[in-house]
Amino acid sequence: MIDIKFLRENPEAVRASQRGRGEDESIVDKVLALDEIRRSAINEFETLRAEQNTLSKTVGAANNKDRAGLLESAKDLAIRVKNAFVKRAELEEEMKTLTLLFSNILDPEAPIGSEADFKIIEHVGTPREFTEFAAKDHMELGKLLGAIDTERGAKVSGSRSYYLTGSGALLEFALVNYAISCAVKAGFTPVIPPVLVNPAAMEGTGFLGQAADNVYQLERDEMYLVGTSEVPLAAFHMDEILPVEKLPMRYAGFSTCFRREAGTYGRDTRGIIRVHQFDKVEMFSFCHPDQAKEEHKRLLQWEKDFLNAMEIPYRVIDVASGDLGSSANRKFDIEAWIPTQNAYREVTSTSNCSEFQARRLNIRFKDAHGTKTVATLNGTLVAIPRMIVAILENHQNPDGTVNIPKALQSFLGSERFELV
RNA sequence: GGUGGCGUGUCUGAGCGGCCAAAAGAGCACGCCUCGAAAGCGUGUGUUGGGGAAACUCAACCGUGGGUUCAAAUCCCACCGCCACCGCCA
Repeated sequence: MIDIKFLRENPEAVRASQRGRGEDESIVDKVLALDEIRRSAINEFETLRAEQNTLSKTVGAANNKDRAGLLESAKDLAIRVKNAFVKRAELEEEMKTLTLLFSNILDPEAPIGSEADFKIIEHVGTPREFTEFAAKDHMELGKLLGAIDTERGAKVSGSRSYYLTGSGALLEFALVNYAISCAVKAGFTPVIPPVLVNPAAMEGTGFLGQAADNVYQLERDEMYLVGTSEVPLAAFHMDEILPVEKLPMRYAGFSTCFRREAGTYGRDTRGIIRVHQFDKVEMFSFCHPDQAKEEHKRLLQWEKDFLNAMEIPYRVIDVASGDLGSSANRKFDIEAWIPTQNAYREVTSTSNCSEFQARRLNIRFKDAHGTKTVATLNGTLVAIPRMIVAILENHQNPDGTVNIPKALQSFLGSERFELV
């Protein structure tokens, strides 16, 4: 959704953004034209309504003798008011439909282009060379350690399903505990949110637009399973006015995430890189729009801190405009080195949604200049399966055992995962 | 799942067709009083959108959406939510 006032005042900026995203530029003019008509319809309705309010009072105060004549014209006016009301409602509706088509206005610094046109911001750490022995992939290691069971996962729940068992399950708990302890230290409020949400929450966060295919829907109950705790965290303050002195308000949500992964049949079929269900610790921040850019950098830094603590080589990319999703005006992904794929693969991601999401969810703050929309940002602290993949593959030994990163050792009470 | 009750401003709570943006109290802000404070007294105190330099003014909003009416917080219908009791389950 776009802010009409902003569009009226900055049509060129909006056009440029649409162009950068490869989206329809002509809707800018459509909206502007419709806005004119809409505004005059509002005006007409309000004028008639004012007339009616006055007349109604007159009718109420009139004695029986005058009343009959007054009622005649009042009835006539009521019909005109009704018509104006309907017309206005239709135009408002049409306007809303149109404004919802807009994606967030791009950050001018975001690279323009499609998925492949990302910009690499930095590399951290050096990918390990496997010269002494051939690296095993996480599936093989998961079997040797009794950590991951995809065969039984498939038996019970179909493809892209898995069990974490033994050291795999323990590793998840350790990762979550470590992540939450970091988040709490950084001032986040830890949250365990609902993963079952209503249409308003889903729609408000922007997941029923172009991402709708990826969402599990429970039709019988008109509910959705969230693909990320970003949804319930963003909707937490839906329809609220936040105290400006408390911004930024930061939450760290732990939840299960559900993804249909429709249309990805050929991709990442082996292992647990792409699965229908996983757990994740997500950072979410409500902040002043003027601080959103700095907040975005902070979220990225916390993500990097986590990867550093896991002792995994990675790179940070500035995601290109065509791959941003409709809510983000800029997005940084962290990609961990995955030895057996000889590639960097996305493990965490942080988006600046500026006021886009908050506008739909009606989340505002009040300061001396009035009531304004807050900015929202989100970032992954840790998505369990992909982090497990990265840890197993990067820290493996020739015999299939896996060294545990120092940061997790106290949570696991051990320095390495042994074979079963 | 059944029955009954209820959703009003920051909060408590009145209003149950027109004079209601909505009594009263609490809270909050400012002022008086005081050496200072409390108490007391006085004044003010919703949101959104439009017009205006401003004083101000117009419209909308009493859970949400429809309906009846010249006129709806108030009547009718549907939905959502909350509370209580019963049943069922853990």
